[in-house]
Amino acid sequence: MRWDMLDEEACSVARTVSVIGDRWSLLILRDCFLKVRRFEQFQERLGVTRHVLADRLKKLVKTGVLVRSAYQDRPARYDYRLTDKGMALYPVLMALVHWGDTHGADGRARPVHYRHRGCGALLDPVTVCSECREPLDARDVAVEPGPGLPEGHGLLDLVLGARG
Amino acid sequence: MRWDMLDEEACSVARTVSVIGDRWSLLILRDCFLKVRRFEQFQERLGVTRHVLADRLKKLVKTGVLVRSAYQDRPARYDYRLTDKGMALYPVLMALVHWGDTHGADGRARPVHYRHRGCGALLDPVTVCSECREPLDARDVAVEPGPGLPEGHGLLDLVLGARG
DNA sequence: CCAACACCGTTCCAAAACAGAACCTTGACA
DNA sequence: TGTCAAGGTTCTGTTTTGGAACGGTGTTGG
Repeated sequence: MRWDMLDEEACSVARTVSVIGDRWSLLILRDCFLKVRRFEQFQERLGVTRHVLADRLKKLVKTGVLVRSAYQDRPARYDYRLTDKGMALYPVLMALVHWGDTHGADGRARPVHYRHRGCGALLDPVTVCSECREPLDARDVAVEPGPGLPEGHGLLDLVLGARG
Repeated sequence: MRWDMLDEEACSVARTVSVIGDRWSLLILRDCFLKVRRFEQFQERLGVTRHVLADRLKKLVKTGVLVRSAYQDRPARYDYRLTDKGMALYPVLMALVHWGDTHGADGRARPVHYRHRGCGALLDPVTVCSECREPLDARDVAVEPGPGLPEGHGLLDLVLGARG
């Protein structure tokens, strides 16, 4: 399967993955949330080749995750910032960070702490149910076919089979 | 930069990304949470080449996200299941799904609904602060250097610069 | 006995993506 | 005139991938 087919899939993960599902894009986004904005800065921090960086930035702009805007004229210089759509990826990044800290760290201490300005405490991200506010566990969530699931889609069998 | 260097980085995102940060791994994990377990089933559903699928499964087993176990002898047949470490990736997957549903759907209806067994309601995943339980927004979170951040690391400048 | 089948991979080749390095453009500055 | 900085693009050789065929192992059916 080729990647340009993924965004037409009836799967929300596949559509998201077609936008941000390569390694460099995720690392670029991490840096965006740390307020990195310029090509040279991304390049130096990530160690990615300029060719690939240019390609990924172009792709993220095209998909509306970043916006490219001039921060000076003469000579024209551009930077890259998160749009609202890009900002909405914050839970994804925080979930990645948290998993890395708790399951991929091999006992190493956390490189970064996150302080909630609202309550002043150091925080962990917790994913909860929007309705009852209880933390989510895969075993407590049942999948059901939604209105956007095409008839005869292979996913239907899985969804029904996974019931109970 | 090569990918085998990423898991030695002092960045939690980089370490996570070195494990699950390619497109196929994420889609394999999506299917794992839908209770797909067998090689043939992954291959048919994802359309990935068998070569790459074998490679990714091997990698996910090696990193402790999946476990390979025999579900029958004669002939020996193996399946792949999420470990606890793999289950802990649920927030990542739910965040990806939610972003795809709300920002990548182009008005399409959701293919799948998620019902919380605890409260019986259809849910959205919400990422909240572990301390005050308020939903997280990138603008409300300040980054601070943690004990695991090496001295002189480039990230330090960013963390300090991003303060306030 | 032999053929067909199911499952889980491995091997092969051509096409695509990537790393690394050099180069280009615009304009400031000396 | 020369150098520098930012933001890319171009070039070449190596890796990874897609696509398809093949292999191994045991079960089933004739």
